[in-house]
Amino acid sequence: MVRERILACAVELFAANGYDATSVQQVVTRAGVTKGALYHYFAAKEDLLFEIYHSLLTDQLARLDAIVARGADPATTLREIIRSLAETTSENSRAVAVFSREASRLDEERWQTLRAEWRRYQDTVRGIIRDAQEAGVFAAYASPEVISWAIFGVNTSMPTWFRPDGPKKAVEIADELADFVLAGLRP
Amino acid sequence: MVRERILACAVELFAANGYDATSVQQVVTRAGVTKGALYHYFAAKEDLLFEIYHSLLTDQLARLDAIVARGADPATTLREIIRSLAETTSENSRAVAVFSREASRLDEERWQTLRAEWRRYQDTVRGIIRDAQEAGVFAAYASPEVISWAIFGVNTSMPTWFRPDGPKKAVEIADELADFVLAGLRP
DNA sequence: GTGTCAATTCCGACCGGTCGGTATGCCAGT
DNA sequence: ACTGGCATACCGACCGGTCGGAATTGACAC
Repeated sequence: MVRERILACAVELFAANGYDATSVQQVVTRAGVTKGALYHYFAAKEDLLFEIYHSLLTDQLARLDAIVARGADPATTLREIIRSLAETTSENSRAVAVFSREASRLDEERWQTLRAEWRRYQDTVRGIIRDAQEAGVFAAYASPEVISWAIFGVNTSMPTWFRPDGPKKAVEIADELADFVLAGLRP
Repeated sequence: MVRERILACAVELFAANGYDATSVQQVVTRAGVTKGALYHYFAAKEDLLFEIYHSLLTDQLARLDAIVARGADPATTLREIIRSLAETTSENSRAVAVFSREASRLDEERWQTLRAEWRRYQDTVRGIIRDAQEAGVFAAYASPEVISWAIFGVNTSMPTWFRPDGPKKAVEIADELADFVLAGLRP
């Protein structure tokens, strides 16, 4: 309970003010505990960042695997992936904002762990696009790398412009993006 | 001369270690001067960030205006804009990385100034897409907002994956992206 | 060419304050 | 009696920024 509250407050503060600009004292004050409690559950401030990233990536990878496991055609699969990204991003917008901004703040070991997870996500998406292109189901105006970066780029930038109370819901944006991407992939 | 050297070193260090994690002392040490010199040219550490952003945005806006002034058809104009973005991003990759990461580190006044410049860039691109969509020259699978974010997203994420010594030059990536985007906009 | 003086450019010691992290111990539950 | 779950008090390091003054430069008179 305390552990979760500390993490939740850390996400909010890191998203609002940045990792370095947020002091451990601010985190524990907002969580209603003291530094003793924080350092009881976490060995270092960096572990807060790591946990935030790790749980986000774990969640996204689980969704991705579930989508791929359904074995639908490439267009449907890609649309589902884009939807899944938009959903997790809109639900965890602060964590995604922290993730895209403070990516290199971790030490080498922790960073490599997360990088491997993120790589798996990338490679899966690219594999789907590449296979479909080679099968002639998708057009190949652009490489899987550039296409995937266009998709990921929209998502990482979402926290800067997406407003949950705005006119468009996350899933609508996702479908717009999917329509556009799939139009660009139509043979 | 000294001023420029300080700025150049600041960009490198901010890109490598982040704004907050970089001390003024590190900047001046790398530049081969002392803190007195830095605070002779800049009123505060924040001004280093502001100058980095401002010169980058000024450059990009000038290129954008030049492209629009040529008055070519929407597809050509959009391709030129994408090329221009990829070029400036690859040439100033560290500055772009800092820009996308430390965007909210400035105080309100300086931030508003830059935000207005960036808004002008966004609105110009969106206007081109919207006008062409309304004229039936571009398809409207997605809104100008989502399409422009796809374009900008690729650029802001470029510093994380683009390697100048890699197999693809920046202009090739730009053309790939332009081909893909224009395919998605074909009526 | 040379001396003069003022402005510009820069030095580096120093300051108040904050930071991440630690040492110690209280206390409720078992 | 012992342990997990915290609070409190504190530390050394370091930070952004200041300040008095030392060099360096440039304009101008002679």
